[in-house]
Amino acid sequence: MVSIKDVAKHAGVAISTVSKVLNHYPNVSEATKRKVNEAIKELGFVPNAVAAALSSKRSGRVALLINLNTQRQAIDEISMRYLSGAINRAVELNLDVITVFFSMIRDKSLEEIVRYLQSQSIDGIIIFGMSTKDTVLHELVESQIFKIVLVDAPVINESTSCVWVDQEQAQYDVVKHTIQMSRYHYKKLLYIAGKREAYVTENRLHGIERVAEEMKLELTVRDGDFSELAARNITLEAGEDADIIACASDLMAIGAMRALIDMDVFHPVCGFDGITLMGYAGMQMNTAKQDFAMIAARALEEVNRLLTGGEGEEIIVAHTLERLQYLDIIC
Amino acid sequence: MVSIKDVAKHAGVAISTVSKVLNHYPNVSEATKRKVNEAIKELGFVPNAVAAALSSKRSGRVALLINLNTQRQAIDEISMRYLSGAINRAVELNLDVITVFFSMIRDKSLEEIVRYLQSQSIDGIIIFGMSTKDTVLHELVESQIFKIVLVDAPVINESTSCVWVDQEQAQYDVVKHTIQMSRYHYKKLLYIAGKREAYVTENRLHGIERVAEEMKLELTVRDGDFSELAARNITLEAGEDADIIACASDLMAIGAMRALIDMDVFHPVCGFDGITLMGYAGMQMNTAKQDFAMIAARALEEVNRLLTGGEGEEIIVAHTLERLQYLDIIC
DNA sequence: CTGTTAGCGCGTTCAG
DNA sequence: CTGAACGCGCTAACAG
Repeated sequence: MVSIKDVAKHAGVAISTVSKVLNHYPNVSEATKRKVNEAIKELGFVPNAVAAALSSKRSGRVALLINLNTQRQAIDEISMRYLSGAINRAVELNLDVITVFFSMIRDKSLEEIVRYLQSQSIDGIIIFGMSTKDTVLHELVESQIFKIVLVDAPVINESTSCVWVDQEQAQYDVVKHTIQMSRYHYKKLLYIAGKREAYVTENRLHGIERVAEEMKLELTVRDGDFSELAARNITLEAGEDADIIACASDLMAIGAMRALIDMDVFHPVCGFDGITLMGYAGMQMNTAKQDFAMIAARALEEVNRLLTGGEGEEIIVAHTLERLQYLDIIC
Repeated sequence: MVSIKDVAKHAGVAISTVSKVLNHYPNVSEATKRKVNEAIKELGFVPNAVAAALSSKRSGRVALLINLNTQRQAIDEISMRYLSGAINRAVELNLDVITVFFSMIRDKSLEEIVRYLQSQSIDGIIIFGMSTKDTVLHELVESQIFKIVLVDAPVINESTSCVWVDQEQAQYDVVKHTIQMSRYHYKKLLYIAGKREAYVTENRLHGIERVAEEMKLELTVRDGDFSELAARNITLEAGEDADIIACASDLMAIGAMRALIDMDVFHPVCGFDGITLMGYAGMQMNTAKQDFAMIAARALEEVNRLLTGGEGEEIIVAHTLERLQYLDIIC
């Protein structure tokens, strides 16, 4: 392995000088900078990230903490898009990422988690889908030991940012749009909400309430728990009585729609997320699409900003309205 | 941060002694070993993986090289299962993993890739879905600079293992099973094959040929390229003439089945992979299911074996036959 | 502006 | 069986 020492020798300068040009220090003359860069190119030198991390105490390593929910199976898609969005941006920002699943740190104390992360020289974390019930994660955020970006959870402090789409507006938009697409005059709206401990749930509820009020709809809210099966059962039980069904996730929307099909009644259904799966389910419905890869990329930029001295802030990203069909997907 | 030095002081021994018990060296007395372990527990010491890697030149870091194919969208599921299977086993084996997408190393020379990996102190690699056309990756394998495990590619050498399911047998099984489930006497079998550059394609073809011969079927092979759309078009064109259609992937099977539905004809279709998506597609068909998470976990064990001195070998894992329905999935 | 020096936290001889 | 000493590749004061 060619090291910084070789480069120094080859360029006829001191080791520290090489280090300085590598890290873009200001006080290096153009001449030596050029000499060093040539040597680097000639030797094909690539700085050893591990050594740099050890030496500088600042690693540029960030952990992607993701809640891989094995119960909601099809949700693989969302996790994967988060991951690929984050990882791709990471190479652009020259950060290292490691992926950690919630399952690995569940049942661990704050101390254990902190030490694990520190043993990995991690100084930034992105947490995807933290809920109000994840108390240890909240402690982690409050401890401010790491720079943290929360996706879909609205907590902020000096070293914590959050990024998410405007859930309230998105939920409002998709329902309103669904209603306006039809000329029929709807009266009863059944809303199948997500898990109560999810931060997004509350926000989406506000969106639903706003649209119901504005359009003079009789609103019924049921807890679907983000579960497809629960949504299905709720629909079997209360779906006939509604004119339109809105769901807090695409998966629940699929469950609801399947139930309607079994009941042989038709009501418009709308979802939330915009997963590709929807196109395969063979059903037409509106959804509020979130660009998961983009959100993750944005989160990475944000953690990078925090790592370079920025303060925590809230970042809202845009959603779009979608209506996917099978042929749209494969073509 | 509590370091090995603190532990040594706390236990009243030398630093190197602590290091020895950490790395399970033989020549440490039980008494001091106990003392040290107590100190470790009391201080909550976790060894710094970065420093250890730097010092020992052996990092225990493995790169997960995955071919995230953005064209075949729904394939997210497969990648995610590979990833989670690998990452979960990694923590058990005390290895660090980093995820690298093919897209990051495409257009790079062997040298550049090697240096990148070395700059990350990586010494083991798992490559998911290398094809015959990935020449740089082949060079990487042949260079034997790293310990490599290939998933779904049958290359072996002293420092390279491969793990995959018996594609030939799986393809044989699923088709045979599909035929035997029905009493109808099939004559014409249309097989929609995968990308020719994929190693699995050839193997699956052998399976198809074997079953065709054995059951006296007239076999037509068309290249579907693992593309849903291509499978759809092939079926639209040649599907009516066949009695049964076998596809080299679930996605293609969905494409074929959708085409049949549009054509308003019915022929049994069978797929390959066993992705959950199938259950949502609202179609009943057999498939050869691969347990991606298990395969990835197995690959990680194998790379660990290689890293600890083992020699390359071939590992065949089992497949199962599945027939998923929507309700099976959500219940 | 450049070079010297002292670590970062740990693994590893090699004396004792 | 134990401990002092050196070095992994690099960064960061501090001198010059």
